[in-house]
Amino acid sequence: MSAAFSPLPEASTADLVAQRLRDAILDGSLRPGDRLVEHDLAARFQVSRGPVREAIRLLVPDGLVVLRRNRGAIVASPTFDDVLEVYAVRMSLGSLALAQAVYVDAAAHPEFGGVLILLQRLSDPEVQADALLMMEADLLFQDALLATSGLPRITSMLDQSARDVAFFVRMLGITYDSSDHTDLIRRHERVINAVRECDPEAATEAWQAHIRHTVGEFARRYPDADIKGVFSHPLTEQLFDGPIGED
Amino acid sequence: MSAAFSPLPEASTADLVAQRLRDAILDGSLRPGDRLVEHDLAARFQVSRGPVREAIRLLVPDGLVVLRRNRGAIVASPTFDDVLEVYAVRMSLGSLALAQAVYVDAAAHPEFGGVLILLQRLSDPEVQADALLMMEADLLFQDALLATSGLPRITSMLDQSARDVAFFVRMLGITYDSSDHTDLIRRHERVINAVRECDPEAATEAWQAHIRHTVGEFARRYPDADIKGVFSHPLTEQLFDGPIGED
DNA sequence: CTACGAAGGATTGTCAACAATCAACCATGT
DNA sequence: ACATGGTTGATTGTTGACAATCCTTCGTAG
Repeated sequence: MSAAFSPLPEASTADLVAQRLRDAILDGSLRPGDRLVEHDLAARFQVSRGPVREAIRLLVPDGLVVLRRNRGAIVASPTFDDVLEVYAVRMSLGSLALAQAVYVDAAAHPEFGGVLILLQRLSDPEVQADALLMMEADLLFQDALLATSGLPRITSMLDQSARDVAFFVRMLGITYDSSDHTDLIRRHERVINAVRECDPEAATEAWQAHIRHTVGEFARRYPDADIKGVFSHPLTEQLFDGPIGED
Repeated sequence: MSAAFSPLPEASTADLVAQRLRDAILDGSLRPGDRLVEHDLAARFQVSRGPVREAIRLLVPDGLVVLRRNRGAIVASPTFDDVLEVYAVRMSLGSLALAQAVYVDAAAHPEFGGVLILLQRLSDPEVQADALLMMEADLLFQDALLATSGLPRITSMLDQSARDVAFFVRMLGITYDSSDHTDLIRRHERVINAVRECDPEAATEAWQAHIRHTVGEFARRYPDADIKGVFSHPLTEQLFDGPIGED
């Protein structure tokens, strides 16, 4: 039973349009606040307004666009508060997933090999050269690891939060350029090893440390001066109850 | 500035249809596995297929219906595993929200009065008489309290999980008939008091105890015999690391 | 009897035209 | 100058019809 016999994606027109729009938003072709006019998009994609309309609505739960009654859709404008909140969710639900992963013996999970492959990808110099590629590979690995928990709902929420992170990072112009890639990998290995050794406390601990580190990196690199105001946000204290940016 | 000047709901046709479908699913008119045929629904609601189609898609992220490509939508069929997972999310994110609520001084929150009113509603004999009404009032109170955290994303996720709970409870035929309503209120008061006294540890502790209790109630009342298999689920141990059904 | 293949009906996917709504603009009066 | 009221162009909301797809049933061959 090879993985070549996958479930056949075969997306609908609306899905295809939604994916195009996603790409356009994420690569900067569409900027926050830009209007999404159904008629214009339909003309561009050479389809009718129906699928375009449906595609736009598909992006709403993803947090990519905001819908205003009778006034069309615009590309969402995330703030740094959103970043903090998403990372808080990620820390919280991720801990849950990892604790569960340990219980179900994730190391014996059929897809655990794939997780290790994704981790190796982070060592690829070609990947490391591109900051965006690196971020995607990183999030992909994290999601794969968390998915070994076998909790479909929580996994999908974590996947969504990863997409949120990717979106925010691009939109806010945050450089996800870790100063030391081997450090990132070391933190990931710490999590994986804890899962392998069936030590839930160590796994969640390592995971939370990783999130704190990542948020700390963001905090240091965030170019906007408003960051001072944002960082008086109480949630920040929860994410930073260790020294900022340290492990 | 009265609350009478609210933001004007004035929902679109699709929203109205979606709400009707939601009600129909939740009150049992539509049962899990039932097909949602666009043409038929359009005829019933006296609208065209467009809004109906849109309404159906609105219910997908809510987890109420499942969409199969080119084969229409059916009402979702949740399992007890889903219940456990949703409660795990609720415990985890709820703790986060409460900790944050304490930091932002929820007791001074402008809407904290509304929370107390919702709590009082649980003492209303008329509400207590109807198990479904009681559950709705209970979840409404919980969400209002958690919303004082001022975290919009996490709050909306918790709202969604509350709707999930309501859906699952009805679908699985779980009786949400607490043997002792004063006990429920006492647990809630414990959470509220901890928030009032700005004690994050006590607040999250009380919250988690409440969730554990609720899951324990479910476990005892769940009529299906498959519960034994489900409760070997590792996640259960996390939700039950106290004595089952006790505080 | 089973496997394969071809109608047929039912249902979703897509489309282009019509109706309703909105923001902007201009005019008018105070 | 400011506020009010009407007009207009642009855009979304809605509709019914057409095309594509799927499931069922029936028929046929092995």
